[in-house]
Amino acid sequence: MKTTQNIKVTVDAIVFGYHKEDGVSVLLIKRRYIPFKDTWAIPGGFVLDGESLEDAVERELREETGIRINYLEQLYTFGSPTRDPREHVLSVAYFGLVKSDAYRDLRANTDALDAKWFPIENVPTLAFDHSKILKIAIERLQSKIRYQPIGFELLDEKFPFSDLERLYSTLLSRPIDRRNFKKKVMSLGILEELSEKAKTTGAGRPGNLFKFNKAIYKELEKKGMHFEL
Amino acid sequence: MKTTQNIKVTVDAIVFGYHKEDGVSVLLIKRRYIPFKDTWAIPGGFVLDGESLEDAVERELREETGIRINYLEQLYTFGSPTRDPREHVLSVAYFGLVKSDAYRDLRANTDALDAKWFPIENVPTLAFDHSKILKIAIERLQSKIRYQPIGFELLDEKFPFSDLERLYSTLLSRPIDRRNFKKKVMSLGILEELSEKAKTTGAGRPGNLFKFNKAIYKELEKKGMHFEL
DNA sequence: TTATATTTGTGTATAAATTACACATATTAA
DNA sequence: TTAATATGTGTAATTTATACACAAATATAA
Repeated sequence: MKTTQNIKVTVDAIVFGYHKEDGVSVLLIKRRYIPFKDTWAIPGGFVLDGESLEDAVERELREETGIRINYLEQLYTFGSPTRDPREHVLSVAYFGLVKSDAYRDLRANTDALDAKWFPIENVPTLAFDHSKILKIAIERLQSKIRYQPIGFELLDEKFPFSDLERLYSTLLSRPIDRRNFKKKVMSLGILEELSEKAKTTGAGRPGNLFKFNKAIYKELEKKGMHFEL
Repeated sequence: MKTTQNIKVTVDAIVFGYHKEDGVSVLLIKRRYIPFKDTWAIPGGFVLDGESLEDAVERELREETGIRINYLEQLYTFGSPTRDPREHVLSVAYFGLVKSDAYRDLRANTDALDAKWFPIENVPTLAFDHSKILKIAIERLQSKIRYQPIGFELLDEKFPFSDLERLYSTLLSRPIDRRNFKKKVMSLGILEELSEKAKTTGAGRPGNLFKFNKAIYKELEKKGMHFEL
């Protein structure tokens, strides 16, 4: 092949987690090398020759943060030739979600690593064009949660209904009518109500636990069902 | 930078056009070099050092097809290391639309070039993973036309209402109730009804011409309006 | 020139979906 | 034991979506 092209390819992963108290957070790492040494950044790195993009994302996340990712999709490719001050570096950005328990694990041993969760309303200035990438990722999360059942990927396997309600109300930043929301979600037929009750945390009546049934969702989707909240 | 990465970056453009009789068509070129010499393929090529992805797309389209593109957005990035038989080549695919008059121009001097429109129900086997890319692009078109006003980018500047109706009914492959569809579209408030009438082509009552008002759409969008058809 | 075929233009009644709204129940904390 | 807090539940009013048929304007054929 006659081209003498010299463009480097990287992947970056915007990973979101959710916690009742912290709200939606994004996983960032502190850079160890120049440029932008000691600045917070989205985890990622160079793709290896012969490596797929998804493999590269998972490898980099493992190396830099140790997180177990639960959902991954491609977000957007950033190709401006000046986005890296050194040379022409293209970044294929991915969008990932982790379940609540994986979120808590990393939250526990903060300080130990240079990987840390930041609530999305409170993110420091980021390296490269990462603030822009994060903004696009947040918009994607906010819009996609309305027409794809990805919200469940942020909760625990079993969750009280109020967790789901709080997640939606937080992400869409508007109040939600409990009765109407539950009616709508349950009418989709993709949530199982378990007989267990949530362990109480503080005052208030404990709620029943629910579980997202992905198999049923896939079935209904094939039959043309349209998820929308 | 210490990496010795050797991955090449290309862009590909899936360009759709629309014509009352042909339906939705995609622009393909016949390859002049190996591999896949003389096979139909999606237009595209290598990004130059220091060139942005959008510039690369527009340059390649100009060089290979001469088409004037009307709407362009990034579709997806294909990074499987085996998608090109020679080496690791990543492709950032874009999705483009041309207005009906540009469609007709190219349609007129077919045979002259090795660029040609193919109705999407009747596309030959394509080079590389281009059939897969095209499939994804068609799905994007079909879904996006429902929640973004991109259908107008495929029609002429001024169009009779029936053109819009036919476009939607074709793309969604289901019949549309004329009265209800018109009621819904007009209620969005983004279409101007002109005093002109369409030139008749064959029998039938000539319809009034309409025009999509993008400025008003942008205004309404800012105020939180939600396009959906 | 007249009749026929073709396409556009229009409104109303019915059904379905969305919204607004308040009080009883189960638990913890005081 | 009482107060505070969170969950669980149904109905009426409003809005939105759907189903449906005939008159008007043109081209074409008789």
